[in-house]
Amino acid sequence: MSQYRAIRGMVDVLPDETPLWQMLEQTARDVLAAHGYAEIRTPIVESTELFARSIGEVTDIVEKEMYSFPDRNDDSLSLRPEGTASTVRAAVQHNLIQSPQRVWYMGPMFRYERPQKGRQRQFHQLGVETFGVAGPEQDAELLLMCRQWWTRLGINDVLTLELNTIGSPEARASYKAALTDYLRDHFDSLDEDSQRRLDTNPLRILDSKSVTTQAILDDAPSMAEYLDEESQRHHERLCQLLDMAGLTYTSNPRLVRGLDYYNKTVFEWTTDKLGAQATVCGGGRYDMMVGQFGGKATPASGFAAGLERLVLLMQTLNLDAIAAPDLYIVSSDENAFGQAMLEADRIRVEFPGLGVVQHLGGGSFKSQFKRADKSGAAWAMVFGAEEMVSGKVTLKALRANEEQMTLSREELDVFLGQLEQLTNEY
RNA sequence: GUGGCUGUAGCUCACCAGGUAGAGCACCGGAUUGUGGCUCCGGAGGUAGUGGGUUCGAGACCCAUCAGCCACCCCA
Repeated sequence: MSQYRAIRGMVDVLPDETPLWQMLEQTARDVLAAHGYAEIRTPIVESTELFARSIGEVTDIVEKEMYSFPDRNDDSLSLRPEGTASTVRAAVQHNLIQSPQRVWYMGPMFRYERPQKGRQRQFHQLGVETFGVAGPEQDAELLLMCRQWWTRLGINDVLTLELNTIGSPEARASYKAALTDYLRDHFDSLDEDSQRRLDTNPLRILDSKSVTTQAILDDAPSMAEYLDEESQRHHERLCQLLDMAGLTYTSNPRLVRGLDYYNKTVFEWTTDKLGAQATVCGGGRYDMMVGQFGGKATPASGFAAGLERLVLLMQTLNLDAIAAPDLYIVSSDENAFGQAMLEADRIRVEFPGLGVVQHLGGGSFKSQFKRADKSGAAWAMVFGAEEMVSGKVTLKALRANEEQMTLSREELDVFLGQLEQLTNEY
């Protein structure tokens, strides 16, 4: 047991797992690039007020989950609990919003919560934010893009899209009042958490897990009755676009997102394979936020995906990625090692697509070959006494059942060229 | 923040009215000395999460603490 451990809720991603992470991230970058989205990088620390204003003063995130601290000026700073606020701040600060923008970011977020499966205190999100398009076609594009990512990752089949609209701020306010009135009449029958939320965030009661509370909700006024006409049209058009694209979704009128800034479209991608933390990606529209941040009123829409949860999901589906070199070079003595090093160096220049690992630390051929096998390399390349004399090199297939061969340098280059082409076909 | 379960070698686990620890896998080495994967043999590795307490004696019992897991809560 080592003297130091990682801070609670903050985990090390070990070399075994990083290939899967890199695959996940690279796939995301590919999909985003294919849709014309550009990366934005913002600081991990912002003023506490920025998050409080955007996420909502009475949300759990702001009330008790932020890593906040005074800096040396006594200004209150916080580690970002999510990425939208920072992105909007940057977009306003640098005037990115004068024309439509499509941006994404990927990185760590921090929330002081009790850790459990799929929930950590430092976790990673891929966030996507778009500015300047008010219509539902922007929401549809985001959702289609998600689906492409899921498909490339091989997890599309185990994800469900839940969709709802929460209307305009005004519609929501009057609905909130109606719901609160109704629930107040049933106050004593509500579960404890919901009683508390009645004052703080009544809409959150809608997705309470309490059975009795849900029963009470069955007769509660519904959001749909209070929806403004524009939100309704927006929602209908979005559904139409999704239908057209063959993107199936579940309408969930009780889906309410936990952050205060949403309006109209809200959605979550969920899975039943991850236990209680079922949401893998969530987002929606937040048309008021840019204006609140002092920018010109600009519609906006986006989502955030939890990378740990996606990794977990892929692992439970036995989807994996491995990083193995193409060539593992072994050598018999100091002289051969030197030659091998130069050759490895040359190969990496001339065949940059190949992964070349040279054995370090000496040892018998036997132990070197063991290493070669464990590295997962496709081929072992041998520099021994014989090769030193002949000027050739020996190649042994470690995965395929092929006979070992000894090649001249010219033959070697032809071979490596073919190997490089083969590995690039993936 | 609340509740339940758990904490023994790198990993998965076992033993034991309480008498100072074992297995499998992994790791290292070897099986007539230039070749891995299979098999066989050998080896290294643990102050039993940490700190107290009960006891002649505790990994086993009690308390605290830390961490993990599961659920609530919350959300990605």
